[in-house]
Amino acid sequence: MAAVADVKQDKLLLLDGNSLAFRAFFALHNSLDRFTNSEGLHTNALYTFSNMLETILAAEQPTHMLVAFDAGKTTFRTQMFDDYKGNRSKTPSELSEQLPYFGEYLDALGIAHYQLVDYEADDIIGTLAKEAQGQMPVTIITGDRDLTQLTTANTTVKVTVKGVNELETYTPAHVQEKLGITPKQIIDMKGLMGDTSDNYPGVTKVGEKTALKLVKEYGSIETLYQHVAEMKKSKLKENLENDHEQAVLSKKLATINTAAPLTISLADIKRQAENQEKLIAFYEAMDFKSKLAKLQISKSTTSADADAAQKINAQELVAADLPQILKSPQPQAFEIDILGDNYHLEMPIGFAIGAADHWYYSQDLSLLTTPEFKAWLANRDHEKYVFDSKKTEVLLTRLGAPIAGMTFDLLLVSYLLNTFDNSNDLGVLAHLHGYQAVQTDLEVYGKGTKRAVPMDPEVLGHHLACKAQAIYRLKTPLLTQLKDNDQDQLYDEIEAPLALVLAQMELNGITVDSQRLQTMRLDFEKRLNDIQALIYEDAGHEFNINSPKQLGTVLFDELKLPVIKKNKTGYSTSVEVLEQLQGDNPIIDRILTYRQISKLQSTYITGLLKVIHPDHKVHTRYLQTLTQTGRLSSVDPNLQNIPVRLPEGRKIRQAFVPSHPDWEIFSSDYSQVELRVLAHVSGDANMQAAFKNKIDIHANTAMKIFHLADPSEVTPDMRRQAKATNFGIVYGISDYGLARNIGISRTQAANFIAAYFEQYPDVERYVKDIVEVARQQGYVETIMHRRRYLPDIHAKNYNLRSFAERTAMNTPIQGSAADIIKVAMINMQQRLAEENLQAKMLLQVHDELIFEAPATEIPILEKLVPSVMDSAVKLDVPLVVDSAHGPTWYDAKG
DNA sequence: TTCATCACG
DNA sequence: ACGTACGTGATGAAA
Repeated sequence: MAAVADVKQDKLLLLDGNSLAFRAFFALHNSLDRFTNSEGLHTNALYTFSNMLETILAAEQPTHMLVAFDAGKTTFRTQMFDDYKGNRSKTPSELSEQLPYFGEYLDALGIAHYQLVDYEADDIIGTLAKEAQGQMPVTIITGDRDLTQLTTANTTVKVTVKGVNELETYTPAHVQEKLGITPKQIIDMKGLMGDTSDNYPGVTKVGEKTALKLVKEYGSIETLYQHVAEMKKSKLKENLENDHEQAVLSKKLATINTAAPLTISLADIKRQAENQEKLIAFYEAMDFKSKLAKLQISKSTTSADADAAQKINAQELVAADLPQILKSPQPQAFEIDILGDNYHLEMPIGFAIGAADHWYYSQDLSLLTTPEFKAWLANRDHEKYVFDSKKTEVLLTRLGAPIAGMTFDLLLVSYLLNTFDNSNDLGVLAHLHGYQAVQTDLEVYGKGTKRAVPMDPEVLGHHLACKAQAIYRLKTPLLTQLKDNDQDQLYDEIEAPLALVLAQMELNGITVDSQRLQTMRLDFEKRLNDIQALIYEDAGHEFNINSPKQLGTVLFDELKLPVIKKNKTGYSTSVEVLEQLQGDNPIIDRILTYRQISKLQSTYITGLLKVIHPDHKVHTRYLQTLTQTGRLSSVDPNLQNIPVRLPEGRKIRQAFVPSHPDWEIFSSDYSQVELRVLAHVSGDANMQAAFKNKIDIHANTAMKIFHLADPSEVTPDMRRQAKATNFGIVYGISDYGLARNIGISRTQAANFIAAYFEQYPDVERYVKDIVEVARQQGYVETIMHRRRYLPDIHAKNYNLRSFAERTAMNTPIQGSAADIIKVAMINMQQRLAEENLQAKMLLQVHDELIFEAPATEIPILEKLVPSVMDSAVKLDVPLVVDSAHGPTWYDAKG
């Protein structure tokens, strides 16, 4: 079985078992209850660990491998220091009950695991990594940053960052770049700063910042103490002197022992072959159905075996079957697939239909346009259960066989239940809901350049049939959950009807004047050439201005401009940085202009020209099940980020025109909808009064935070800063963030916020309460009961937790605003039909709706659209809508 | 594929 | 002592 090792370069992979098991456990801490086997054993850590391991093995392909575990609570470190790891809370019983099974699992995979009395996993890893130096490259994977001290030219340490999916790779260079010290010096740093999680003290009042400074200056703790007497008198010096012993002890504790008395060596940890039987037994014992299924699928080499595993009663649909199937009054599941994402361009590759346990599939699209199938599709009394009603609607409309009566959409329901699992792959979602009898599209069609329709029509047919069956079988359980969550109205009255409205908007598209774009393209091309020549002159040579790397070299190495900010690949050359360099050198202004034009040219001129259809229109796709807040997003092309703020870019909008002569573009937008939602949900009387009395909300805020007595004292700049503060509140403010955004000191920002909360006390109460709500129930809700789960609200990691807290504040606001405009869109479409108007709703840009209409209908829209929008929902404050119109989108902006 | 950058609300 | 605004998508460069 050593054959594998012979053909491949040797490579050692060392895993920190305890640390990864902890990570794995807490990654799915929230769904603890969903992961238990038939005997009540929790399996979440095992499951996540298994997923991690699969990813890691695929990526690393080691020839030698070991997973190291801690042996017990006492080690040589606890002998040195009683309280080592003394404040660690007890391992949760739900995790410790899983630990014994890790070994069993690794055995089945043919991977070595090891623990050693009196030593920690770190020491085992350190010792083996040392043994491997000069023999083979080593990769260490852990959740514990302390192991980065083992980094060498031969040893890479990868540390889990976000949850378990992302790894940060530490090489000596990366350590140097991040901390400014060598890997070996990490123990000196730890010695000085101590470690709260391992509970050793370090030197009083010395944290990471100070520790790093000292290590950079002196090199090591030992040298530092040789020179401590020479330091000038300070609190720091005093603390260093007092805590000398502690520092030395802490350094010892932080040092990984690379000479542990192991009873194994490299030769013992070659990877062995998987033991399929053991693996199956393990998956069965743990109830890992999806992993079992995958094993079966990967085992079966012929399609016949795969079909047998799927156990579905499916057959190819022939015309003669149609009357029999379509006459049934029972609801049918209907699934139609394309290979890619763009259902406006691609043709379907096949479809499936059926109910209960009779399934039919076909690649013959002409069946769909037979009179009987068309009649069945168009009849809303024949209920259809689908996955992605918008896609289905667009595809069938394009085929000339419009569909009605889609009463269940698995994709939409799944998204409403949990925005986090927002895959568009039916198989993935079905698995998440515990339904295994269907493969993912990725598995059947492949990905990237290998993506293709399966050669065997039966394989495709069965996959389609399995998908239809999954839709059918998941309907009842998911609708029950929806009802339990009090989200059935959100689905029935908002998302389901909205999908059809969006389908019409997408199908309609918006006309683009490509002549206009071509003219702009030539103009931009000339200007880019001119500026480019000047920039080359300034730099003294040619280079790629679009390359941040090359640009950084020119500005900071060659022209010696001051470095303002760095990022992980080198110098930052972002707008913020360049603006601070303005005046230093004429090249800066030229680069800023070049950047601006080149952005417009690539993304909005050539980018847009590429996606114009033969009907002279662009047909975006609105993603209805993507965002975490309930907003839509727009792709292919994105029509929600067409330039508007700068005059130059704004002209792009002149290319968006009506599809008929004598028509106009009409646009209406909500004024400050998010702040109004905040006034509503917080119940703040002052903020509500401002909106009810039509007071300029930003000026109102300015008066308070600048302590002014009269509105006339508010300067435009004060208003600008107040506006930023209002936004800050909506985003889940911090003084630092506000300070950075409007360029004031952090203390001043803190004062603004304090004054803000004084003026709007119930807003302060709201932000506090909503975070508490998130902690208590694990999710937050919008006014229409849209949910966002926030598992990180309990995270130990400050960053993750803070982020969750900010989103807890922001999501109900942004999400409720999204709810409101969605209701408005549904009502709007309805009213346009009722009033027999030719006007078409074309676009939604979060708080605005864009239409095209005959010029004669503009006066009607000017009344109708705002009235529909401002009455979409009833809030405690009025909703205000502004409108504008003109011959192009550019002109339809107030 | 990932990163940096920049367009929008 | 931490490291910070919320939500998106497209592009070109570089790996």
